[in-house]
Amino acid sequence: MYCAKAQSTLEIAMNLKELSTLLKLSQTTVSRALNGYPEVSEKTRKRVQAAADQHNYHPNTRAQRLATGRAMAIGHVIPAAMHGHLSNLIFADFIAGAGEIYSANGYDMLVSIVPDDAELQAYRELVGRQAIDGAIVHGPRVDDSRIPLLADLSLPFVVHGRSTNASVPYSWLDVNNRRALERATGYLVKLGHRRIALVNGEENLDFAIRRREGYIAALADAGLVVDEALMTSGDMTEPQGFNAAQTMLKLPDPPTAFVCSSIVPTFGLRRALETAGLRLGQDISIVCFDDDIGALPNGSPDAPTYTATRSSVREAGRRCAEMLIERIANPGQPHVQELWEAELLLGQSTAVLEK
Amino acid sequence: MYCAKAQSTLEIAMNLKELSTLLKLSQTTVSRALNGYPEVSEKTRKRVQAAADQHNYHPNTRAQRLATGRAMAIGHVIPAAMHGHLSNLIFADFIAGAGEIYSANGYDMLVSIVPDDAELQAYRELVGRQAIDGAIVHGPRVDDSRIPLLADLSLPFVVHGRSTNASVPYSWLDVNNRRALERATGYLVKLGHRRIALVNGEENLDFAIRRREGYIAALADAGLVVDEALMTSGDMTEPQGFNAAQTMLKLPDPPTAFVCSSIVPTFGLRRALETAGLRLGQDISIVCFDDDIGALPNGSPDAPTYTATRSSVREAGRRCAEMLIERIANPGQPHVQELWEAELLLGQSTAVLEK
DNA sequence: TGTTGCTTTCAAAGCGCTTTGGATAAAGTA
DNA sequence: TACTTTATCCAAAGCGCTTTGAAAGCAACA
Repeated sequence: MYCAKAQSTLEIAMNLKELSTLLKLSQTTVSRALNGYPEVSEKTRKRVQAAADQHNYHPNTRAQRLATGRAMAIGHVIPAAMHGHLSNLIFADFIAGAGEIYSANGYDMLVSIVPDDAELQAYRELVGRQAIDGAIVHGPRVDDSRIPLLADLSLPFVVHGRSTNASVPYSWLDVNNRRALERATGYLVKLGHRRIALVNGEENLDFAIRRREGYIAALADAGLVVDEALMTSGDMTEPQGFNAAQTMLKLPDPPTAFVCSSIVPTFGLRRALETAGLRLGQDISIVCFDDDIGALPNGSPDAPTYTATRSSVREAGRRCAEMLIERIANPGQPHVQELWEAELLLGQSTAVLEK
Repeated sequence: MYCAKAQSTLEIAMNLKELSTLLKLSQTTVSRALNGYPEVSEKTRKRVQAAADQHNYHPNTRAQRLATGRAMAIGHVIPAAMHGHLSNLIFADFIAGAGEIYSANGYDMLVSIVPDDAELQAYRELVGRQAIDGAIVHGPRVDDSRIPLLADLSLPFVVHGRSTNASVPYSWLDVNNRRALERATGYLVKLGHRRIALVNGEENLDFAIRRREGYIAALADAGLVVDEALMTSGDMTEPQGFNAAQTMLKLPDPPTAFVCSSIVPTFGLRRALETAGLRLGQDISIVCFDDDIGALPNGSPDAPTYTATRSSVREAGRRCAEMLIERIANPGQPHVQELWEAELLLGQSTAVLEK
C-alpha cells in the first residue's frame, strides 16, 4: 500500500496481528521475540524489534494483562478527608518516590480518592475487579482495619508505618518515631530545658502515639514530670502550631522549648513566638520532625533553619515500592519489616537555656 | 457442593461464566442485567443483581476494558523533578479534587512518575499501549511541547493553566493570574506603598509570567517604575522567600511591601522580617497568592493570617476532571476554556504605609 | 538413507468480558 | 387456527494478547 504522506507520528495503533503479517511471522514468534524468550533466533529478534520500533508498536496493555492474568498495577487508596491535613504533603512526596520504582519495573500506579467511609469497600472493589496486584497502606492507625481486610483478601501489601495491635503479621517500613522524639526531647533536656512542650499529630495515628511515648520516655529519663498542659495534638497545620504556642505561652509556668511533629506547625510556632516578642533559638528552642519534603526544605541543605530529626519520606516511598514488588513476586516469603532511624540535625532553633 | 465453613469473606474471584451457570442464565443476560440494558426483565435483573451482590461479583476490569475498547483511566504524567518544588503540594490537592470526580464516574487515575527527559515519551507509551483515555497536563510552560504532542496523538486532554504561544487549540482551566497579581499589587499601592517587591515562581512556567505581567501592569498604572532589583523568581520554597527578603531589605532603598507567589515562600519572608527586626503588618506588608491547599491553611477560615488572592486548586482539579470526562465522551465538541477569578482576602499582613 | 536431537516457527486455545444476530416463548391480532 | 408482535433470552464471535503442544527445518550421527 502506498502512503503519500504521514499524517502523524503514529499510524492508528498497530497490533500484533498486523505486525506479524507484515513480518511474515506468526503472532507467537513476534510476541516471543519482543518478550525476550529464548526460543527465537537472535536474527529474527532483531528484525522484529526493528519493525516494532519503526511502527511504534506497543502491546495493548489491556489484552496483555488479560492474557497474563496480572494487573501490573499498584493501588493507593486515599480517603478524601486525608487531604486537608499534613498527610497529603507527605503523600505527594511518598508517591513520587514509589512512582519512580513502579515505572522502572513496569508497574502502573493507580490512585483512588474515595469518600472517608468507603475506604474498605474501595479495596474490596479493586481486588474484586482485579485491577491491582498489590497496595500500599498510608497513615496506619492503631488496630487499623485495613490490615486484616487486605490479609483476608490475600492482596500483597506494605504498610508505610505500623499499626499497634494488628491481629495479623504484615510487611511494613517505619521510622523509629519513638526513638526520634526521645532523642529530640533528650537533646533539649541536655540544653537545660525543663519545661518542654509537645505539639503532636492526631493521636489516633499510630506514629503520633509512638512519638508521644518517646517524648514521655525522655522526660521520665530526666526525672521530669509530664504535664498534660504541655501536650497537644492536632492536624499538623500552621494554625495548630500557632494556637498551641499562644495557649501554652500564657501558662503560669510556660515552656522554654517545643518538640514539634512536623515542619508545618513549626512555622506556626515561630509566628506565635514572634507575636509574643520571643526570639527563637535564644529565648525559646524548637526541635521538629522533618519529613524532608522536597517542597518544604528545612533551610539550605548545609544550614538547617530548625534543629530536627529527619527521615526522607520520598526515600521511604522508594523502599516500600521495592518491598511490595518483591512481595508480589514471592508471596510466600516471610514478611519484611524495616525500622529506620531518623538523623538528628542541628539547626538554629535551639540554644542552651539561659537562667 | 457443600462448604463446611467460609474461609474468607470472598471466595476466589467469581466470574461471569460461573455466575451465569449458577443463575441458569446465559452470560449475555447476566452481563446485560448488570449493565442496565433494557432487554432484560426487571424480575431477572433483580435476581441477577442479588446473586452478584451475594457472591461479591465484580466484572474483571481487564476483560471488560479489552472488550469495550476503553481504558477507563485518566493519565497524570509527572516529571520526577517537579517534585521538589511547590508544584507537588499543588499536585496533591489537585489530584484529590480530580480523583473524587474520577471515582464518581468510574474512571481510574493513573499517575506516572517519570524521569524529566522522558515526559513526552511517557505520553507516547501510555497512548501506544492504550492505557488511558485522556490526560491532564500540569504546570504548563510557555510554548509547551506536550500540547502539540497530545493533539497529534489525538488523546483528549485538559491543561491546568495555559500555555502562551500554543500552536493548536486546546481545553484549559486557568486562574486569572495576571488580574490576581494586578489586584494584589494595586491594593498595596492604594495603601501608600511605592517600593513593592515581587517574589515569583520560576518564570519558565506560564502562570509566573502572567503574574509578573499583572504586577508590572499595576505598577505602571500607578506611575511607578519597575525596579529589577525588586523582582525575583525561584522554586517557591521557604528559603526562596527568606533569601529574597534578606537581599532586598539590604538595598539602599528597600521595599516596604512584598507580593509573593505562594504561601510557602511567604513563611520565609516572615522569617527574614523577624530576623531583621521588622514587624509584618506594620513596618512591612505582604500579599500572597493562596492556592487554598488543605494542608497549608492561611490562618483560620474567618481570620486570614495573610492578605491574599485565593483560588482553590482542589476545586480546579474537580473542574478539570469534569471537563476531561466530558471531552472524552464528546471528542468533537469545541474546546472549553475557563478563566477563574481569584478572590482578594484581607488578612493581617497588610497596613497603610506609615511615613 | 533413515534416525535423532536441536533450533525455529506456528496454529489454536484460552483470558473474561461485550455485543451481534438470532431463537424461543408469550401474548396479541385477524 | 395461523400470523405478527413483543418481551426474553441465548450461542457464538470477537477484543489483542500469551502460551501450549506440535510441526517443520536442519545438522549430525549411525
